[in-house]
Parts: sequence; structure tokens; C-alpha cells
Amino acid sequence: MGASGTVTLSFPDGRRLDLPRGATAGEALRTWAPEKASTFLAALVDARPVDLAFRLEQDATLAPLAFQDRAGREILEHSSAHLVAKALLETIPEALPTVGPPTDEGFYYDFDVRPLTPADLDAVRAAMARAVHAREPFVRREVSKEEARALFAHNPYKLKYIAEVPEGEPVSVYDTGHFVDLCRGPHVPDTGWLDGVHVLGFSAITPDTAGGVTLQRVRGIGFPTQAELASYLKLRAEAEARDHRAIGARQELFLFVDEAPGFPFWLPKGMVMVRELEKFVTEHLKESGYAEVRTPLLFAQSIYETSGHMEHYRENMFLSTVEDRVFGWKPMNCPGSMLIFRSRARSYRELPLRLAEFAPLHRLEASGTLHGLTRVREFVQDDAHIFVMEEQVEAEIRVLLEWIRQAFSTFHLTWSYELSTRPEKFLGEAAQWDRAEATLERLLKESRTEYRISPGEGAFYGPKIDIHIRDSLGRPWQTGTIQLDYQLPQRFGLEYQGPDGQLHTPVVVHRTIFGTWERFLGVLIEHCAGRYPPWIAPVQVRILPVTEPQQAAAAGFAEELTRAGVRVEVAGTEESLAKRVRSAELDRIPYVAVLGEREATDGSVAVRVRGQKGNRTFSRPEFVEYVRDRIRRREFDP
RNA sequence: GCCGCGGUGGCUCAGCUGGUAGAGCGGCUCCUUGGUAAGGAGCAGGUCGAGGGUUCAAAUCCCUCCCGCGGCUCCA
Repeated sequence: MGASGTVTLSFPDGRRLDLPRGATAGEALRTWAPEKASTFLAALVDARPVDLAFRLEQDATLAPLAFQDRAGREILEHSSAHLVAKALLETIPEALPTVGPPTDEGFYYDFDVRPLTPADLDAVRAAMARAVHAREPFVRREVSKEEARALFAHNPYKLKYIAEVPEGEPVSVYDTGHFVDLCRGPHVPDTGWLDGVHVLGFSAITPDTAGGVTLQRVRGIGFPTQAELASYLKLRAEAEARDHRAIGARQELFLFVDEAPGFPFWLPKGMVMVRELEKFVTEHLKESGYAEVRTPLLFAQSIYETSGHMEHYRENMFLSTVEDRVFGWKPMNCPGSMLIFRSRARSYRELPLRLAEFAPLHRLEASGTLHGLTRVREFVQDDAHIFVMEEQVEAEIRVLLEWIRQAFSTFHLTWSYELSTRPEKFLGEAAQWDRAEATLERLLKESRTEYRISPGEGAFYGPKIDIHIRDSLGRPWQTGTIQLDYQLPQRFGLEYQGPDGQLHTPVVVHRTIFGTWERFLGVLIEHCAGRYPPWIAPVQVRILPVTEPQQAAAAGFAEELTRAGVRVEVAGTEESLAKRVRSAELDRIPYVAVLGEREATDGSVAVRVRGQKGNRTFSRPEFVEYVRDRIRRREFDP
């Protein structure tokens, strides 16, 4: 208890300080940790976020909020949203601001305003820069609902939010220069803190909450400093340079045509990659006791009524009417596998029964969601269905987690898991769900891999583990998923005879690790920026004869490499050597073997290894062995 | 699917206050046979996304559709 006229404050490190009553949170934090004061954006007083200008009238616990904390980051983003709104209103005074929250990455502010143009955005950016320079304070005011209604009388959106504030509670507003916004706060002290804010773009949206009105959303992102913003923008530029749609076109991996939106064509070079990936997966399946099957692409509607797709997935299915009968293109492989299991009596001795299927699947994704290879309407999954007794689930999942480790490590990708648990609407018994979830979580812990739990996000038929990978730029992608299913076996009436002589229903594990060849290869293209590990690269070696007389030697060497299972090309001699070296570099060929008069005489090659400086001279058999070995071991780098 | 924006040779893009298409790269041909990121010259290639309209005249203005891009929603 502080003496009269002072307040006693306790800080996260356990220290206590007495300050004059009425001191601000900012002053208190500065006293506590002067060296870090410039990083404090706001404060937590008794765990409640407040402005640094908040006056301390009684004893309290006090903690800083900095950009490094999620809550601190959100304050900066939120203040940035205010700055955007202020700037946009200076540009277009009749615009009606609606909401401007922080997001997982940055923030946005939605306006009811005429469609924006790039010129508007330039004006907004300029107005923002002026405000930052002017260091305008964010000033908090608490007003009555009545006053708030008067303040925002012209803005129905704000009036709606005011109405949502519980009666009797004061409404807080923030002034930034002449701009007033309804806001819970807290905010950074002034706009000078928003030097590292950048407007990324705008788009029109029609949120359900706006009653069908089209709003203009301005998106941005904020950092404490311009340097941090610059490195973020650099990362974005790098990501853009790696866009798999552009690289795929340049390297002739795949193709889309207007007449088949969302249906990829695999060109010869891309198909090599698909097959290599498939080979990699197939080797694992053989070692792990899977059998491969192929089931029809189309089924009569009744199968999907049994499976539940008609009820739950119909809007995503391609349907075709043939001879007055409706057939559906399969969006998943499960119905086919169920029918195989059901095709004869099954014994527990056959379990686990692991059926893998790499069949083309069709899903009618909304046109606006299609995106290169990462969101398509036809794709192939590294899919399998494992039929097990409940007590076998654990061992199966354990093997899968190990395969995941091996699979993604091969590509130098990192991964994490998301365990989705029982949703409100679920089928089966709660006790069975609890057991399954506990088992899955234990296995995830055991795997020593980062995971998070999404409560209630499981499928209605069973809990699932989603696999998220991060590429070399740290961007997350959803690939595979492991799902326990208690429902489908029942719906299809699957049974096996147990050791007790009774008939039991198996549990099914649906699982895909890479997800789909399409999405995974799209991600791989961006992850590698077009520089693939040699084993999956469409062309592994390009031989450059220096002059015409070495053509024969080059062709002979190419034949040797081909016999060794290496994918090789021989360049012509029409162009200068420097030009051909440049082309090979731009084509990201892992090994460029130069064969000139010297090498022709002594049986060697001068090899440029992608990513390495200079070149290395190999005897030809040595080089064949070197490349073959790197490929066989699936080394990531050449 | 919704909203905004866009679609010009294989690719990237210029032309777009209407007068009927241009560059670089790539391709082909010829010359050059070159030692590690562009040797030189020439040639070919476009019903300007599709259809309709306005106009003496449309790549350019208007309408519809298709596809793409960015968001939203959704997902492997």
C-alpha cells in the first residue's frame, strides 16, 4: 500500500515502485525499464490493456505491451488502421468508416465509399506520411452513449456498434487530429509511432454484416520501424518472384487453358516431377505394408447417399447425367475403398488393411478460389485408407508420424500439426472420441513436433490431425491430413470377424501426407524458387560441348548418363558457350557439364554445380557415380 | 460464387483523349566455333479474349459472356 499521494506498482519481474498518484502508465514503465521504454506501445494495468497515457490512481500490477507480444502488435496494427481511416477521410471526406481490426498478418479498414482507385491509395499514403510526420497524439475520451450517438450521427455503422455497447457503460472514442473514431483502444501514444506502416492494397468486399452493401477494404501492415517494414516488403517481393504460376510457365511444367479452368495439364517436365514424387511415396508404401488399388472415377448417386457426400458435399461435386441416371465424379477415394473392404467377408487377421489410391479426384471449387496449382478442381492425392481395430489406431498413427518426418525432411521443409477435436455436432459416442483424442495428442507429444489443438474443429465423423508445412520463406501451407472415421464404416456396413468370433465394425484412418501432387509441387516450386533437388529436377544434367567437334563425345557421355538413370540434355553449339551457360543457369539445371577439347582428350568433364562457385573437374565415370549417388540418396542440394 | 481490376505475337510489356499494331526476350535462317551468366545479321509470327452495339472508322467507347489477377468465403 503506497503512502497517501502515491501508488504502489508491481512489475512482471517482481519489482515494486512507488509513484505519485496520477502518474501515467508510460511514466511508470519508463521508470521501471528506461532502456526498453521506446519499445513500449501500451500497458497492461491489472491485466487490462490501456494507453501509456492512462493515469494510475490506485495500486496496480503493471506490464508493458511491445510489438513482440501479439497483443502489442495488434495495438500497433489497430492504431495503423485508425491512421488509414484518418488519411482516407482527408482524401474522400464523405467516406463512412466501418471497422478496422488487426488480423493475423496486418490489419484492414472497411469503408462504405465509392470504388477506390490506385490514385486514391496514393493520396491516402501521402496523407498518412504527413500525419506520421506531424506526430498527432491519439487522445482517448470517454463519452456517454448519447454523446457518442451525436458524434457519429451520420454513420449508421458506428451507430450500430454503439448500440451494442451495454447500457450504462461509457463509450470510448479516440481523437487523432480532427479525426474521431469509436474505439475501445488502447492505442500507441501518437502517429509518430506508425512510421513503419504500409498500405498494401484495397479490394471490394461484401461482408454479411454490412447487409449486402459493398465495402472497400484497405489492407495494410505495420512494424515499429521502417527497417522492419523494408525486410517484410523484401520478403513479399521474394515471394512474388517465386510465384509457381510464373516459374511453372517458364520451366514448362504445367499449363492451364481457358476451356478447362482449374484443371491442370502436366507438361512433360512437370510430369517427371509428379512421377518422381509418386515413386518416392510408393517406395514408402511398399515398405509399410500398403496395397495399391484403383477404383472408378464415377459412381451412381446412391453411393454418395450412402457415404453422406450427397448430404454434406453436394455443392462441391461434379454431377453427370447418363441414361437418366445421375453419376457423381468422385471428390474423394473413400467410397471406392469402402466397397473393396465390403466385397467379401473380412477377418481381423487381415487388419490393418491398408489400401492406397492415387486417383484423379474432382471437386467443384468456386471459380473465385482457383489459384494456380494450389487450388484446382482436379487433382491426385497420396491417399490411403487404413482399416483397423480400434486398438490398432495408435501403432498406425505412430508409423504415419514417422513417415511425415522422413517425407518433409527430404525437402528441407518444416512441419507442425493441428489436432481438431470433437465438434458440437458429432456422430458416434463421446467416450470413443475422448479416447481417440487422448491417443492422438499423446502421439503428437511423443513426436516432439510442434502442434496446436483446435477445439471443436474436428469433422463430424471423427477427430483429425492436419499437417501444416512451412516453406523456405516461412509461409505456411496446409498439405496432408490424418482423419479417424467411425462413421463411414458404419454407413457402408463394414464388418470383420474378430478373434471372439463376433462381427465388429472397423475404424478407418483416412490419410494423405503430401496432400495432392498439384498443391505440393506448387509449394515445392516456390520453396525451391525453381531450383529443385536433383532427384526430382526434370533435367538433371545438361552437357555443353564447347565446339562442334565435341558433339560426338557429348552425345556419347549423355548416353552413359542415361543408362545410369540420369535425365540429361545435350546443348547444340549454335550459341556461344557463355550464352549456353547463362541459359542453363536460368533454367536452374543442377549440373552443367562442359565438354571441350581438353575434356574430350582426357576423358573428363568440367562441371558447374548449381549454387556452387566455380567448377569442378571430374573424370566421366566419377561424375556419373557422383550424380547417381546424389540422386539415389535424394539429397536436397546438388 | 461475391466485389474490384485486367485480357495486345510463345513470354514480358508499350500503344487505349477512336484513323485500323510496336519493342525486348523467345523461335527460325545465315554468318561466327566460341572455355563458363547474353557474338552478329536477317526473317517469320498478332482476326488486339469471344460475341454484339455505337461510329464513315474500334485494340481504343458501350453491353453481355469467358478467362485471369487481388481480396472475401472456402479448402488438399
